[in-house]
Amino acid sequence: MPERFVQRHLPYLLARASHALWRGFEPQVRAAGLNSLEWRVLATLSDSAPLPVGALAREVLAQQPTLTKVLDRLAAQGWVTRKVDAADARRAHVALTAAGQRKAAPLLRAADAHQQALLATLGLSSVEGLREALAVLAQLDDAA
Amino acid sequence: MPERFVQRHLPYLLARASHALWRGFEPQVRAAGLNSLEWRVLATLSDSAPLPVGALAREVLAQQPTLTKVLDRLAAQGWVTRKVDAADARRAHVALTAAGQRKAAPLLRAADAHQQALLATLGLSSVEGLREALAVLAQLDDAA
DNA sequence: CTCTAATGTATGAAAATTCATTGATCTAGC
DNA sequence: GCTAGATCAATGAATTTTCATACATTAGAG
Repeated sequence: MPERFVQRHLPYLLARASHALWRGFEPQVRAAGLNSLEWRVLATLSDSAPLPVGALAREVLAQQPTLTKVLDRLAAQGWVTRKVDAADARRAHVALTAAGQRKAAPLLRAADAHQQALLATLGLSSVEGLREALAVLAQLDDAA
Repeated sequence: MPERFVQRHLPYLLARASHALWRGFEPQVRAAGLNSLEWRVLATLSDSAPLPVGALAREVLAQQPTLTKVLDRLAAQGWVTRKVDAADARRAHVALTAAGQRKAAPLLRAADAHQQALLATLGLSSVEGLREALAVLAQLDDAA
């Protein structure tokens, strides 16, 4: 066990790893003129049914007012639309437009390529273990 | 393999897990009047030799100008100090003050307790595998 | 030495995020 | 039906972060 706190503390290691992976992919996202949250929104909606703002916020790890403003920007670019729920006028379901799909598509392919490289680095077997552990950890949030 | 992108994409899973762990610990940090970056700075310096601003920025996953401003705030509270390097006047080594150590101490204990709970959730064996995988991933950043 | 390039940190304006709150709509109890 | 409380998203001011650049110092070439 490493002695320094930041090296033995699991949440810190996770944050570090997550940050490292992001840094590896960030250039491609930035080149598309997006920041990390905008990218997560497009990626999430790319293969999802339309989501209400609050649910989408949880999916993309953002707070609701933050997401509202990101959606304003993405809508201004014509990449997402809000559609008021027919049965509940408080809810606004967010979906990708066709232009949004086109915007996301090459990044999604690049992300898959990025992941392939990671799998190669880690070794396929250890990846499945990792995936499982991460799923357990991620669910800690749903519980709360 | 899950079908949805956000569920099969490793970087997204990692971000999700990291976020979930943070949410579990965040209340304690907020109660101490700190945000995530300020907490990482205190935690990092708590058992480290004084670090130049740039190196510390990399440690805490922040950009240098961001860290400079966080350090201004922490210094205003009397929790950190900057000491100009004797041999290179461009470098400013940052260290925790005694007050900073006192500020960090209870949070560090809480963080260890938090980690203990995680280990119990995951099972000790799978944690070691996780730790290893995360170390590999984190190093992808150093390389670049 | 001296000049040029490189390095480390700070700064200022712009952009994004956060916090607290508002406005609108729905639900449940009466 | 009607009202009190709950839920969902938007808003505005304040804080924080980012981007680009400036400033100061050091390293290296000639």
